[in-house]
Amino acid sequence: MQGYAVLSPIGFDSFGLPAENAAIKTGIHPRVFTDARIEELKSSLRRLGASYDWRRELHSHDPEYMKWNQVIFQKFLDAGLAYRRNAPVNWCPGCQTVLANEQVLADGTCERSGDLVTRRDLEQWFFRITSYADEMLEALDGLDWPERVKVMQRNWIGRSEGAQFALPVEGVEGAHIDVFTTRPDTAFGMTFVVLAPEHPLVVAVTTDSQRAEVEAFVERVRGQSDIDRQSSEGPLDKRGVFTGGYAINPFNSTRVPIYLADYVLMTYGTGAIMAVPAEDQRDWDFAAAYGLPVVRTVAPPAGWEGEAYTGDGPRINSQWLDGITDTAEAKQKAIDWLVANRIGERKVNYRLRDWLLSRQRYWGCPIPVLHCPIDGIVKVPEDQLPVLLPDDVEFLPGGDSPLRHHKAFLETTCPKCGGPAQRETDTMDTFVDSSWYFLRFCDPWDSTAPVNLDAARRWMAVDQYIGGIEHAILHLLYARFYTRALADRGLAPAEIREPFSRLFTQGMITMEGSKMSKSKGNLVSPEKYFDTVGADSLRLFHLFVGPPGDDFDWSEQTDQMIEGCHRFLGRLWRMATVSLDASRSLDSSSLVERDETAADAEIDRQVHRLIDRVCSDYERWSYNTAVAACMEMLNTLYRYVQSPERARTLTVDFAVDSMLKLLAPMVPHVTAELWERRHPDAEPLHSQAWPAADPEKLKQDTTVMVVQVNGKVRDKLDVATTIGETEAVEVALGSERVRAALGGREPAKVIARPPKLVNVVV
RNA sequence: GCCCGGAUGGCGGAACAGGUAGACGCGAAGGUCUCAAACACCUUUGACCGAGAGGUCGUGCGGGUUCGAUUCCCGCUCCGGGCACCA
Repeated sequence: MQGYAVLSPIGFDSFGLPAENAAIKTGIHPRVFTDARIEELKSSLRRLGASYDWRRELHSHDPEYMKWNQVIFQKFLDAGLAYRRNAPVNWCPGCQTVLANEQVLADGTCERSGDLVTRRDLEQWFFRITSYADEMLEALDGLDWPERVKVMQRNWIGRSEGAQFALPVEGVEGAHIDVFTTRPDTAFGMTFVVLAPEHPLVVAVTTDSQRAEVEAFVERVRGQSDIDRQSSEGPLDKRGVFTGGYAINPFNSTRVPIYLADYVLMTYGTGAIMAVPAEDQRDWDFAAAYGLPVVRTVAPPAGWEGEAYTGDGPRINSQWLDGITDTAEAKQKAIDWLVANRIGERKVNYRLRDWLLSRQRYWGCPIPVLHCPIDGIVKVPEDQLPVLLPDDVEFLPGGDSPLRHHKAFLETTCPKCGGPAQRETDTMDTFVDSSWYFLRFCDPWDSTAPVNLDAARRWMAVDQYIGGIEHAILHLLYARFYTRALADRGLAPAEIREPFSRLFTQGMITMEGSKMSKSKGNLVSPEKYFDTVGADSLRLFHLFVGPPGDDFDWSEQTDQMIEGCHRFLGRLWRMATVSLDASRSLDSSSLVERDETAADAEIDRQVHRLIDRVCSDYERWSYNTAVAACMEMLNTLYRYVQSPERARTLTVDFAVDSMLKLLAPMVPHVTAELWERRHPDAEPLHSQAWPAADPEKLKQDTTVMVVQVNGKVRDKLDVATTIGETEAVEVALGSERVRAALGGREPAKVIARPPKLVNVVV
């Protein structure tokens, strides 16, 4: 209605575990199950009147989409962005598959099934998302996204700057321990070193007398869940062990004992840390538990009663750093020294790990490679893509992927050597499917490339993206990675680095505080409302119930609120048809042809104010107040039409037609129907120009001025909007009520903010 | 522990720049229409005191700034979310 070309696409992220779990339970093939559910959903969306461009509809389980998914994977493989390695990974026993780090909640459970995730060493596929860590971190600043989402992404990427350097191991020729630290300036205070239990040097540094103890410790840690390992609970003296070995601190050539501790992670940094108890609280605690010495290298301020001190202060016990107070300067000097002596270097570390994308499940997009005993990992030739999922599969109760037992799928020939080879049976994480769909939407018909560059240049980036806060890290991080990775491979426009310019995180409708889901049985079907009060009443309710960013809990009262929305639409209908059909409360005899009276002009001005208000409410996502404003206008119109003076036809017509246009995006069916009845020969409502308020009519001649005495409202007076300060004070002091409130006292001070307010202070 | 967000009538919420707290809707109460009901329409509805006019209190709690604070500042409580041995 405002003349913009808006692309509002729709698609279905149709791979994933729910369909496969249903297959295991009922024996219905996931494709059959999925297609049926999509049809149901589409039917609801259509009845709801959602205005999508259905021509562009995508399904991620569609062979065409799978093909491009696989083509992209292979391009990433060529570029080294996709790789396979053995790594300790998150295994969800409930889902019978591995998970990405992003899919494990803070409490160590699976974000999907809620099962406790365990660690396994497995050969898995990864995307090198870490190679974009820095760019993705820096680009966050330029995004018009909610700050909390940006904060979450920053935390997740977790950049930390420091140094990495090597410590020779005493008595082991050539062996050295690499450590990463953010505080190289405190290295003179290192009194011990801690390795992760999985560290490759553990065996080498362990002395014979400590071997039994170390082995027992390593064994125990291996059996521990990640939650136990990463929780700060438990006595520290049970969480580490002395190896018997020593390393040399290169800064001052001091011998430092080498310990193991369960909380040192092999997956972060180098898997080894230098411990400086004086300037790190964790190291302090560990030192206290094992009776290790503490050497302060930063003098704490006078009166310091704490333990580790991490602030600024003059360096002590640090030879050539002594006396430097500024931490940044000391760090720089320490790093310079490391570099000059070829011991270490400046280093940036990230919390972000590479994205583990392989899944040991059936209902996903197959990873298009095969394993040849001679040629190793070989891509399935592009002309053979997509690799499809076989249909004749049996779903095993345990959830083991049927692909692993499907001979015809499994057995293939190597395109390189012609010998027998095995197909990869892992499928892709469904987050892969949703990481580039927005680029495909620009031209889903292109049969030559996953993304049509011209179309993508025309539409991308997405001006306004809407999604739930649950995607703050998962989907939104992956999509940002994919957009860059595709752009850098020439598969998407090179200049588009960010997929979503603006982000709005909408709230959820919950029931008894939890997300609605079929498995919980707390779904509310829209169908029953379509059949009774109609789609528009339900739509209006959604907009009216509260700010779109807030959650709303569905309760017994909700039906009554929907009824209220339905009532409003009934009132609108009767008002809009008053000259066409008589109703019980309104009829055409209430309308008269006449010259404009003052009352008519006031209604007219109110309509202009309504237009102004609704426009700005739309702009600021305040749909609930836009609806409220329309309700208020309609109430006013009822009083106007029912008044003894009756109503002027032209005035009512302008008011009603304006309201129909303002409400057209919210309640499209009823407004379009009413428009057609009122204007059978005109263009349809949704082709009409959006209403504009006349600035002249927004001007008010008079306004209500509040008069306060000592900050309390004592009177409200009608005054000219142009009233000056002296006149406002004069009028205020002349008020009967104000004089009564003053009770003869003399005003000590009068604050005038004409024309809105005068405050008399005594 | 750290970092965000929030707390307003019986309920969902409004107050967009420090200036009328409670728009709009739900619920509730009363009325008109009707044989009756439903529908519709009208009125009232933050609490307390008062017959009424009117008054006092009131935006999680305690302070502060200001002529004036739901709004700004300080200190808490509770709720929700994120991060949490990341070296």
